[in-house]
Amino acid sequence: MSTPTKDAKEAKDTSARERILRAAAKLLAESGGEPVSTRAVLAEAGVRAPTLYHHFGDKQGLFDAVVAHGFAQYLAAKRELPVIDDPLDNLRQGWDNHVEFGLTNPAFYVLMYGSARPGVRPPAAEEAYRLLLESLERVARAGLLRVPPEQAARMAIAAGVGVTLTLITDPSGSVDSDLSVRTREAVLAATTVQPGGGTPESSLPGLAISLGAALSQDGAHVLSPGEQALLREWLQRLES
Amino acid sequence: MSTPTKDAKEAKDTSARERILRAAAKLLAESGGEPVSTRAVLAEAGVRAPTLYHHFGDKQGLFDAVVAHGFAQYLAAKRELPVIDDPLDNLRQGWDNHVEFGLTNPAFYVLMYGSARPGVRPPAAEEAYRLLLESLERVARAGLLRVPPEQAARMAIAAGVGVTLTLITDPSGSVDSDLSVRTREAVLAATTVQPGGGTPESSLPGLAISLGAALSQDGAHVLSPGEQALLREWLQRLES
DNA sequence: CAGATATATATATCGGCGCTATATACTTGG
DNA sequence: CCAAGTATATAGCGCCGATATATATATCTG
Repeated sequence: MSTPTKDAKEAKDTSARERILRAAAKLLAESGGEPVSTRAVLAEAGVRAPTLYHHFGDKQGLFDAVVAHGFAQYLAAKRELPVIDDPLDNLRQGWDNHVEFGLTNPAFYVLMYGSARPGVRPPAAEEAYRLLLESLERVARAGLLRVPPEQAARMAIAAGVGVTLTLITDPSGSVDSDLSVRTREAVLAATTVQPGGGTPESSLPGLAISLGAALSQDGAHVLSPGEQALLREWLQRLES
Repeated sequence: MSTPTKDAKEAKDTSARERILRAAAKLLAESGGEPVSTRAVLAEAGVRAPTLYHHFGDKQGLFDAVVAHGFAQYLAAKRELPVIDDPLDNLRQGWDNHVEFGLTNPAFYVLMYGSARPGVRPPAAEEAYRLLLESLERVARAGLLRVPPEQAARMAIAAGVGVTLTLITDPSGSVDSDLSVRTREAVLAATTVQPGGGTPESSLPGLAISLGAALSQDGAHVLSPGEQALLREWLQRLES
């Protein structure tokens, strides 16, 4: 009937497909990494098995759709952000967004990148790769890339995935949150030409990292231990 | 038929525990990433369910044991290799071994690093981390490390895991096999002092000057005015 | 050696899982 | 109004991880 006022079943006005998606996303987010059963999703969505398999084919198809949905939202939010002119800072922002997305949605993220069946990658991961490639081509057009964009993209994806999975697996590493920043800068140093010509790093974070490294290597006898400790704290703040 | 001529049950002379381990390892290697059921392992090992659960507790315990076993073999083989004097080349060899192990035993590897339940890591992964830390401490003793060993270890593990998972997931990337080498060198460049890499700009005074300049350009809003003033004083002292 | 104790394995089964064959309601174009 | 296509429900299959119970085997002790 065209009269949609059927509140007997609570939320019948939303389509079954969408209710299933939402239920799966909710349970996935709450699961804390444990697998989520189709039956739990069915109960949460108030629907029977054939409905799920009619709309999504199988369990993998359902979770692919969930991941794609969440990832699309993440991309949409990302597009809201102010555009950064400097293509390198643009890359940095992309990296940080990627890692933050993984830490905010660990279950999604592990589905996308962790449980690696050989040869198969979720469409959402392909989309992420494509976007990174675009950013890198902009860097290349600015003459700041020193390897082919595909090569830089693969390296950035590999390192970013590794960092994010490591941070998900070992939350204690989140305290050492500059694991992400340090690895990011290492990848940038290896694939891009940093502004300032021959100088390896001239961005503020890069310089902070380099100076901290030089401090570790060279005793810096002109600063007292207390001064060094405070200096390191500030440098760490400048690294992001 | 009381004569214990081995023909009847084929391999009754090996312990049930070992037969289960071998069966699980075999099926896991042949599975191509698909999950392996305990029942298949039981059939392959010629044993009933309670035997498995008596020896390994549960399915996860079994596969933990399998991974630990395979990893121990890998470590044993590694120790057979000639020791490399140069601590940096030693690190390189460790990285390459790690990646090769992952590509040779993708199912093992994904169990160890891929399916990341938050907060839990297989003992084999801990062992790998410990070994890397030892190598890095040797590098530090040679004065070639410019970050704390734990920091370098986390970064190397994260990048190495990311590279290996990427290569497992996308075999086409194996053709571009220097993804591993490039990332390896990027990590080394960021964490170690490369021979001949001491460009004048990366000296401590040079970095102090550059950072002071960058501080003037970029507002550095993460530091209060007082902190900035004190930082400038220290940088000036470091410039000599 | 006899019994006691601990270890190892088997029988039988439970409840949950992913998935589907079949049947029924709901929508829609003619 | 009917026929055809779409969406959902009933019921159940076959596999899974795990276990309660019972039995066999090894080990220890007196």
